[in-house]
Amino acid sequence: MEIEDQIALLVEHINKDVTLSKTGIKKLSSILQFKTLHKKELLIEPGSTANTMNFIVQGAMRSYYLDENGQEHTLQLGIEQWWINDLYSYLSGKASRMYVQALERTWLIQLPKTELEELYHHVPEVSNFFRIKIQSAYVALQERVIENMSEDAYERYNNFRNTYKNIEQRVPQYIIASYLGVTPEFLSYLRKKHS
Amino acid sequence: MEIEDQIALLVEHINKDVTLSKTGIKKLSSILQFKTLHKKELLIEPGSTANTMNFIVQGAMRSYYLDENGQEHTLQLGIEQWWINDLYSYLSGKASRMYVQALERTWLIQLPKTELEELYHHVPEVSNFFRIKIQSAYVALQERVIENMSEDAYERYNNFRNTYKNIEQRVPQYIIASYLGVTPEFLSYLRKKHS
DNA sequence: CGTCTATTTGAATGTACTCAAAAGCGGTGG
DNA sequence: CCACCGCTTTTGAGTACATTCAAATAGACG
Repeated sequence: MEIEDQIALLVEHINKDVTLSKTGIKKLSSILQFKTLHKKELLIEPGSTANTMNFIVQGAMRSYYLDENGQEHTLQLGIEQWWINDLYSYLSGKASRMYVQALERTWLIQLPKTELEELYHHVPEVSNFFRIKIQSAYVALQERVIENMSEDAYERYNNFRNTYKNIEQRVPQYIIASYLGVTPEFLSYLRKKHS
Repeated sequence: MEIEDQIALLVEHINKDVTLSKTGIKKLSSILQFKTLHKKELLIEPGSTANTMNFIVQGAMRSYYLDENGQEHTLQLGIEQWWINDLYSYLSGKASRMYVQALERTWLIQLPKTELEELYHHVPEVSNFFRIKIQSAYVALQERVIENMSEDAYERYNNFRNTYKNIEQRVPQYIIASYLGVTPEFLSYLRKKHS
């Protein structure tokens, strides 16, 4: 895909929450970086530090955590027009304990932290935009804590299908299970039972 | 407790993360409000909007959510020198869906959002302080999502005792159960089993 | 002391996990 | 183009973790 078209997608996405001026778009464009990941490639892994914001132009990604028993726990999934990151590492500047991985061949637009924070001073709409995004990340996490406590696995699965409408078909079922916090066997059982 | 002593506690607390100047402290002091809550009194309830940051000077509080089945799910607990809020409502300005309640007679220092955001411009250390606090709130939530997925109830109970060291004795056990996401009966059973 | 609320106990049940094996599916090389 | 390989999903039996409901006991507070 042409760079121009990729930028247009990002701008359109940002304009859903704030209003960028012509010069704002220009300044924003000047800090963008473009990256392609092949299937299964890692963007972030334990020990590395997240120093960009990452917008998915095309493809699918996830962030996940590996527990002491070697089990994967998927925290976030994303496709076109979603942001993906380890926000903890990005915000704190500390090393990540998570993996962020491409599930398909994926095209990203990256916004390096240093340049982005500099840009905030000149284009406050961008600053507002990310404040809003970080707030919704917080809210989404809180929803998830509540969901995990008040709903059983099948209800959570339905919520998932709602929140991640178009993503379900593109992601292996064992990853969905690891997002829901159940075993792949049990998710398979649930799907059969309710079909 | 004297107002002066209360302010001193708050300043000491903030100075753990940033360094306040003399004039910074003065400006901060000028926006503070003081509130007392009796046991079981609600600071925030569904429909209301959180428009202050709340520092616990003395006492104990919790935030909780009521699900469709009428079950309580405790999201946060706090005692002296902790902050308590519905951050979702505070940050978004939208109506809360949660309760924030005093578990004992409690003395709060409140920082009204409007004045606080104005203060950010004049005392950037305060702005930094809250950025750090909101980041740790995000991190704590993320930890909790991971914990809920990768640990059984007894492990979560031990984590709880660690994180909330001095709080355990002051809070009824059914509230701890509602924080862990188990029934009071099952928590009672676990405690006996491992004693 | 009595009342109200919180905690414990126990039996029956349900939800989810483990382990093992079979079936399905997609990509690759011959 | 088909056969095979590796990975994902399904199936099933046995088990463990956690809930529900009911009742007994313990604690707190006026």
